[in-house]
Amino acid sequence: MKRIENKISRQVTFSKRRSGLLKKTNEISVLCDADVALIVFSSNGKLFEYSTQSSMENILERYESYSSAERNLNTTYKENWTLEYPKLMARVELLQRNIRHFMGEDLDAFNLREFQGLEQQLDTALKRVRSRKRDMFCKFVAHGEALKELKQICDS
Amino acid sequence: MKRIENKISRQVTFSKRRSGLLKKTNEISVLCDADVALIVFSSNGKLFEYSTQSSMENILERYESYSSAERNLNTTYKENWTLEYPKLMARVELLQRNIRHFMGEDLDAFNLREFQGLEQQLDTALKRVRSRKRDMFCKFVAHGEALKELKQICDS
DNA sequence: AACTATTTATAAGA
DNA sequence: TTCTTATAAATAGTT
Repeated sequence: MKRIENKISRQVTFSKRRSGLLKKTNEISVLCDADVALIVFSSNGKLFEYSTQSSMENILERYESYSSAERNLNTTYKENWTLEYPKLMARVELLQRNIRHFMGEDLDAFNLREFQGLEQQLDTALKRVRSRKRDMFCKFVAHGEALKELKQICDS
Repeated sequence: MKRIENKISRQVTFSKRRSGLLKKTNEISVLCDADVALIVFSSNGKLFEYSTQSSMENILERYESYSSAERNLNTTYKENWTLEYPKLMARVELLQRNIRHFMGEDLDAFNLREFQGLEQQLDTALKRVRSRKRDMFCKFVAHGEALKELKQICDS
């Protein structure tokens, strides 16, 4: 599959598929009770957007809060240096807020959906940590090492 | 068209339609040379996202600049902030490392004790979040509000 | 996850 | 852009 080279048919296809995509987006949100945001820029640079009952703003905000932690991690050192001071400051505050949420604090402004999302993130993390701990355990046991440390953990 | 009440078939439909939607999203972007961003939160609060070659950040940024004219920030702050800048950078990196740990990532250097500590922190946080979520339910019930939302959470 | 009957999307032409 | 229609694709229901 590749770009339609003929400009006219590309525009026609875009128009048709855009309405199809919007329809599908609406359907999944209604049938499956999902929150969806769709942003489309045509090759001419025109913006089309769709979002479910929660406004676009809400969904993007939710997206930020859900994934900002992950996205912040992908920002390289070099990129950070190019940020201007207030932006860096804002990043620090965002990261701090993220951490408070990960600690189960500062949740007053959360709605049910946000609680649900955070719960799932924490649950996933906890499973990972427990799995890693178990791995380390087994490795130690296999080598007959660190028995003291092992004992401490078992006691606690 | 309305919400599928049966939880199982709602999840199955969600899964099927989600992949269909992603496919369509990808197709329109390739065929018609469009920039598309799709954000989906399932009713259980899980995030799915898709974006074309331009990253999600790029598209959201482009969206922001389209939808809000307030792009003008003060540029008069550029006075002697360079002194504090490295400190702030160090802080950002520390916070990022913390967040990775909270997400159950970047744990290679952890020893058993550190695993134990993190596990406990996550466990505490998870309990808090679940408790807060429960509180919010009860408040809704007391007010006879948001029954639909309540029901979907109870289902999941 | 796989099958299939049915519905739906869409490309091409007008 | 909208309409038509033949064909291709998506999906609901089922196993």
